Amino acid sequence: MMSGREKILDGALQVMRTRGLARATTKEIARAAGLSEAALYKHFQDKEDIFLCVLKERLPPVTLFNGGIDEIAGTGDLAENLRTIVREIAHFYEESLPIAMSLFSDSQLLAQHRRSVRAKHAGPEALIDRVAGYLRAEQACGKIRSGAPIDGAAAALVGACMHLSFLARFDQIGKRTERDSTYHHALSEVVDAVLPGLAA
Amino acid sequence: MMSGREKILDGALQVMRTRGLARATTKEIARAAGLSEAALYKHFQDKEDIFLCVLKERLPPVTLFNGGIDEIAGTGDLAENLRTIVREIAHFYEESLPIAMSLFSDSQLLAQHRRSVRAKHAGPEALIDRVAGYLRAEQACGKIRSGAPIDGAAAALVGACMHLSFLARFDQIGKRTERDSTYHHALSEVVDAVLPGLAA
DNA sequence: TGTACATCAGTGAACGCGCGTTCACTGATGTAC
DNA sequence: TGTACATCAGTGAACGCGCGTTCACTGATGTAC
Repeated sequence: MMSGREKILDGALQVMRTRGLARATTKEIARAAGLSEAALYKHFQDKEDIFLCVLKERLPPVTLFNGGIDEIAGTGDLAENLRTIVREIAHFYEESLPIAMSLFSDSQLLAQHRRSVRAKHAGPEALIDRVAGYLRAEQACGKIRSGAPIDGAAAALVGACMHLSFLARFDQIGKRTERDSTYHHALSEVVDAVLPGLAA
Repeated sequence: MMSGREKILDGALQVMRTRGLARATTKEIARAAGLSEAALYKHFQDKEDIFLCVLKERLPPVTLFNGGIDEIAGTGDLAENLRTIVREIAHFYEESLPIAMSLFSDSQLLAQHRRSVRAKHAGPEALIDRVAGYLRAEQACGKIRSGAPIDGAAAALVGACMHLSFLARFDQIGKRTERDSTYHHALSEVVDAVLPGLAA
């Protein structure tokens, strides 16, 4: 059986996803959780506390392949690996970007979240760092030439994924349809754009 | 003398920038505009109307170089041109991204804005299209090889600018300091990462 | 020119509603003896 | 085993506050005659 706390976090996440942070009222959250509004305060200090816990415990971690991304280095084809990584990053943003963006509607909540995230020595730049780390590992294997613009390539790959994800959300594309193939094609071409600058 | 309507739009923009969309109440907007709350309703139908008008009339247009970006094609050095363009895109996002992102906190407001923007046959993908258009113009001039991943490169350039802008805002970097040089350096390296895939 | 009226940006005060939060209470479960 | 008490997730109802919005009104400006 699911604990009340879990039900509340799941409910809050669902409301945030469908209605947006601004419409995530205590009433809506309680309804989605199947509990009374008063029950929220048995598990959380206040509404902001609920949001911060959702961000901490329900958003996907920034790990790629459970942190084993560097182990891919040296194996297989560089282009193919990058295509896989890019798909993973896009998937990450599809889940986290809308909520991450909505934090910018409340500077106080954003500041609280930043403090919480920085306390764990984490942050949104971790994704770029991880990709750059992978590229350096491939470089050590001789699959990327020395002097290649590693950081620029990482920023380009991650940034393009974020931007494409942003565009999809702006038009509220939640489901995968024919649009999906053009989406994957766009991601693939981003890899094409960056590869020549890396290749040994 | 500035009209009441202008004062209200400026005030609303200022509050949205400093406190965030969620804290942009009628009271705060009126205070920033130097008018009474009641005065807001002489010029706008309701609060949502104010926001939509701010988005329409106060956010920078997605034009690059006043639309004359294609005229740059064929002149000067491709790398240098791209560095200039990238700086311009980053500047655009610095001004518009925080507000654009905060729209995702209210799915209804986002939908309204999307309708308003689509009615003008505009949208956030226009920036990528414009950069891709420029690259194609350079291609026509022979400075980019045929078959180059134009769309991928455009997505990489624009996406990286957006992402770097996002990172800066996450840490609430509003002012330009030493951070600025690393910021410009990061942008420059994104160009480095994309150039080899384009060069003729 | 003076007078009567229309228009309109603006105000202070009030309105009602929905929000986040608290209160007193219940019922189930665990535990000491 | 039965009894008395503690704990705790949960509820319905109420609370006060701040929000968006409206109201009756004012004062300045324009305009017809």
